[in-house]
Order: sequence, then C-alpha cells, then structure tokens
Amino acid sequence: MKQKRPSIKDIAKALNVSITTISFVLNGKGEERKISKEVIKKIEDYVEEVNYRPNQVAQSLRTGKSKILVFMVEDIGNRFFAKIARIIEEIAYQKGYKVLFCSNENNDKRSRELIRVFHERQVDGFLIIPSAGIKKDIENLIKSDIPVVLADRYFEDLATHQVVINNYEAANKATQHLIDNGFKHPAFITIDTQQNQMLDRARGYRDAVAAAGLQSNILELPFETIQSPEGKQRITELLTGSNKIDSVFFSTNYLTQTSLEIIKDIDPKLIYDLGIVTFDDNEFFKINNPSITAVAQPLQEMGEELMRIMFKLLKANGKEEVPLMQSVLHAELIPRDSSKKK
Amino acid sequence: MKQKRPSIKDIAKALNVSITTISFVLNGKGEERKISKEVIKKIEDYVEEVNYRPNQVAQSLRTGKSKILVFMVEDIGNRFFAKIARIIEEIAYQKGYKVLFCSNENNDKRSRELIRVFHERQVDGFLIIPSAGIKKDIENLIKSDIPVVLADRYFEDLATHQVVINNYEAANKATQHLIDNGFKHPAFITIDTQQNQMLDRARGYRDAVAAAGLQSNILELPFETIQSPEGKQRITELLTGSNKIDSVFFSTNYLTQTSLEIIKDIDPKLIYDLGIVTFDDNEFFKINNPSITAVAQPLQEMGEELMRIMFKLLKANGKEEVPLMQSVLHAELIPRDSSKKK
DNA sequence: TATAAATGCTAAAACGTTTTACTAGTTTTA
DNA sequence: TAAAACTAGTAAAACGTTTTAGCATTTATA
Repeated sequence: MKQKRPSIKDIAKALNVSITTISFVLNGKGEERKISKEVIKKIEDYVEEVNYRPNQVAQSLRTGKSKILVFMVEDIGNRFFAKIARIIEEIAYQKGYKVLFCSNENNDKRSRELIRVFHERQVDGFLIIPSAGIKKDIENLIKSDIPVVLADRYFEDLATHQVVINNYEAANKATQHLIDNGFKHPAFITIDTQQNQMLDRARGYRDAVAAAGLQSNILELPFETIQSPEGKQRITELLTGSNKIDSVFFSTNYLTQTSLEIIKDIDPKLIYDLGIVTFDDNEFFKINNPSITAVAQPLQEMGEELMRIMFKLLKANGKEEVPLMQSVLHAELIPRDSSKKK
Repeated sequence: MKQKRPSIKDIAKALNVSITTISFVLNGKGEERKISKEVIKKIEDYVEEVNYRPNQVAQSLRTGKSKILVFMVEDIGNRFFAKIARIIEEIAYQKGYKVLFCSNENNDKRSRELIRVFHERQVDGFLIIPSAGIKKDIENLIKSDIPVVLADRYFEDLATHQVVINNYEAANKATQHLIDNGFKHPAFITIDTQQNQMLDRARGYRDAVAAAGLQSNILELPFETIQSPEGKQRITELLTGSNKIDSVFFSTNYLTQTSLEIIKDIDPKLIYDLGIVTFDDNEFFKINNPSITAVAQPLQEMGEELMRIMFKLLKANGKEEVPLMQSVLHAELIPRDSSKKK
C-alpha cells in the first residue's frame, strides 16, 4: 500500500514542535530565528530519517516561485536548438532549476499560446527564440516583471535582454571567403522573413558581393515551402538556371540540408564543383565528402551567456532595476573542402 | 503598475456569487450541479471579460495533478532523442500537457536524482529511456502508482509498460545485408553495456555472422571512452589492424559519428572501400558520399505509441488495474551506397 | 396538507507550505 | 527592582483552488 509522503505537519506532530519551527530550520533560518541547537538537530535528524521532502507545489503556491524556466525554440528536434537546450538544461540543473522546452514552429499563434500557458504555470523565467510577430507579447511579458531573455534574434525597437551573434559580420566573412577562394558568382539562399538575424545575414552577403564588384543573387524561400515541391523547385532552378552561379551560401541549417539533397539528386558530382558555405555547423559536415565549410555558432557560449543573464534577472527579482544586458557573440568560420575552388 | 491577476475570489466578489459556484461552472459542472443558465452565462461572460485563468499551481496543490509529463533521455542534444522529444511534445500539447525533458547522461546517479526531483514536483507521468542501473528506482516509481512508460530499452525481469523496437531482428538483417552484398568480414562496434537493446543488437549481429559461417568480430567500447583518445585508438586499431575486416556495423549513432571521423582521418578514400551500416538514420546519411546505409527507427510511431500508452495510464488514474502494454515496433533498413560491395 | 424530493446555491475544509505577528519566560540594563 | 531586551519558540493567516456537506426554497407526491 502506497503510504502518503510525510508533510511538514506530520513531522510537527511526531516531534512535538510547531510547523513554523520546522519550516525555519529547513530553510536554514534556524540560527537567525534563535532555534536551539538541540531542536535543530532533532528536526534535521528526523527529516533525514523519514526522508522528508517539501512539497514543491505548495512552496510554489506560497512563494509564487516555481524553479522552472522555459526555453522556447523553433523546433526542439533541430540540432541547433537541441544542442543549446542541452547546455541550458545542464546549467539550470546545477542551480536547482528545471527547464521546460517547447517548440513554437516559428508560428506566432503558437508562440502566444505557449507564453500564456507557461505564464499561468508560474514559471520563473523565459528564454525565448522569438517568432517574428510576437513583439507585443514579449513586451507584455516583460511588463509583468517576469525575467525574459531573447536568443538568436530580437526586435528592432524593443529593449530586451538578449544574446545574439554577429550575423552581419559572420555572413560577410563567409561570403568574402568564397570570393577570396575564387568564386565569382556566389548565390545566397535564405528564408523569406523579417527576422533580423536573417536580414543581417543577407546584408552581410550583399555587402561582400558588392564590395567585390560582383552580382548579388538571392533566393528567398517562405519558411513553409522549404520542404515542399515548390520550394525544392525554386532551389533547383537557382542551381541549374541560366543565371550561372558557381557557389552558394546557405543562411540556415535546414536550407542546407534540403539543398544538399537536391544537389545530390540533380547530379551527384555537382557537389564537388559547387562552392558551398553554410550557417550552422554539424558533426557530419566534417565527415562529408567534400567536407562542408560552415559558420559555427558558439553554442556553449550562447547557452552560458543566456543563463548568466537569466540568473542575474532572477536574483534581481523584479525589485532592483537591472541594466539592459545584450551580448553579441562571435560565430566562427570553419573552412573545409566545400569552399575550395576546384 | 503590474496589476495582480484576478483570482476566483475576485470574481466571486465582483459577481456576488460564491467561489464554489464559479469553480463548478468553470469545470463544466454547472449543469450537473443545477446552476441556472443565467448564472452560468454571467460567470462565463465575466471570466471572458477579465480574461481570468485559474492558477494552475493552486489547482495542482489541490488536485495533486500537474499536467506535466517528464521525458527522460540520455542526451536531449542527440538527434534520436531530440526528434522523439519533438513528437512527444506535440502530442502532449494537444492534450493540454507540458513535457519536461531531461538528460540523464546514461548515468544512474543522475537518473535517480532526476526521478526524485520530478516525483517531488508532482509530475503526472514519466517517459523514461532508462540507464542500466535504475531498475530498483523504476520499480519504486511504479509502486508509488505514478504512470511510467519505458522506451528504447527495458529491464529483463521487471514488468513495465514499454515501447521498444525489434533490435535483434533489425541488427540481424543489417548484418545479413552486408553479407548478402558480398562482405566476408563484417565487424560490429558497440558500447560496453548491459542495456538489453544493445545486447539484442549484438546477438543479431552474432547470429547472422555465425549463420553465414563467418568470423564474428566485436569491439565493445565503454560509453565514457567513445570521445576519448583511448576509444578512438581502439577504433583505429580495429579498422587498420591485422584482423582484416571489410565492413562495419555500428550499433548506435554516436559511434558512427566518431568512427566516420576516424575513417576520414586515417584515409579519406577508406570510406569508399569499407562496407558501412549504422543503427539510427540521419538526414545527412542520404547526402553523404557515399550515402550511408542505416537502420531507421520509426521515431514518429515510437512517440505516438509512447503517448498512447501514457494517456491510457493517465486515464486509468491508478484506480483500475491496467494490463501490461508492451509494444515492439519495427525498424527499417534503408540500403544506401555505403553497403554496396565496390 | 404534510412530507419528500428537487432546485440552486454556499460555507468551510483541505491541499502543504511560508511568513507575520505574537508570547511567555529569562536575562540584561539603568 | 522595574523596564528593556533577548530567547526560543508558536498561532494563525495566506497562497488559489476543489470538493464535501449542507441549507433554504420551491415543487412534487401520497
């Protein structure tokens, strides 16, 4: 028979002290509240003996704190997000926090719904990779005095704590790298979005191309069409079209994945001729033939920085004013074979 | 100024009805409890108007239910787990459940700690990919009448609800596939563990090799050493050693990844000669040169099945006895170029 | 016409904590 | 030696729900 977990009340009865005293002792306020050594000892021993654990739900109700953070990403199944999630989980765990992950599918409605649900659940803080249209919701969240840190992207005219990378510079260098290696017609494949990280990458590409006096060639695909026949058709057209390109820079990992499949379908040899650079590294890029040049985001650092800021906010506790914390980390270009001129 | 969220008490005051009545109406028991149409309407309208949402922590405290499930995996950053996580998240979401993911690093102590923490947090159910030494803990968890479903592996002499795949058969076929394709010396690289899914895969390999009258050649690496120089050294030895092997079957994705790196390091051409089959598919296997033959686990189906069982258990609610639910799903061999005899 | 049943609602306990305000006794201070 | 301060606690409210038991009225029944 499943016996009930002991509550603080049971302990009080067993030891013949008040609930209050026990609570003080358990929260390390024994000394401060002048509880005698003996009583402290007695309580601690008994708690140990019956393996008492405070009911955290009751604690949450009383204190309004849940020790739960939310990390909202586009898709937890995507390597980029999953890796950061793992890092965040680890850091949170060490400080006694749990992390709820959720995927917004880059969809505003879904994002909104998730924010609402978790806000109700009294989570202590939000780490968010925002979809494009939820500025207002983020704003409201911040107004309600709950810690919020954005990652990967942000909103132009909304002051938020955030951790991003130098997208412009990284994209610029990556494009430059192709040009330096002798490619004359680098194309850029990206998604059609107003998200600033993508816009920055596009700017980086455009400026590099312009600086070299070359022609810019950008293909923007709507997010939803990437896996669809239509999206694939457009990529195929770019790769095989009359507008002779000799290299491609992909703005994000799922575009790379889809496109590499297409490249293989069109002509298995094509990958050896085409110059390729992609945003977001992957273990298999090193292994691939040819190995794939990538802009590697500093995942570990991003996770650490996000949590550093989050803990600052949690500590400030909505009481003291905290200065805006905005970090720009540096992505690293990892040159491999795919960007060598053949 | 951050105004407080309205509580049921505030509504009671505003509408001049009792808290009880409101609670009944909100929980859809209005009719049943003979609350008049007008009062129901009044309450519903007002709730809508002030956008009232019940405090879920208070609900949890009172009901003992949290609407939170835990999915414990080896490493949420690993593709296999991340993909299932995504599927589970989606299904849970539709039924109003949230999912807490956590990584046990294949470590018993960590697993134990996580189970304890979440049990205290009153989560409603556990989906667990167990590390090898936590049988006792799983047993206790089940005894405490909380829904538990194991995935990917299970314990020989513990009756649990579970979803696994036909590891023996899948490994057997994969090995057979190499043999059928003309490879005479297939090796098997796996991790040194007592986890039954791995033992089954090893058996599958061994039996296939024996049936063909060939020599079995197994390399077992301790989990911790896989990324270490020592582990790499042993893989290198197997691949280059005197014991001439012509093909390899990898028992799990991280072994494949590490090994492919090593193969590339040893000799970039080697991958074209060596026969390769791996457990766990990956988007990049299709793209790779040569494309890599893989045993693809039915991720979608696994997630769905896990949740189907979980919801059955949640519905039974510890009251009624439920029959043991154990599913064996079928992994599919996807033949690609890496297993063709050159 | 008295009683039983149905109607429409509410008071209050309970879930398990934290925290504020208090007390009774002892010691120190002026 | 009376007042102040300290010691070692405790009682009870509060967090926001759900749920049991019950209470007036009104309606149906015998």
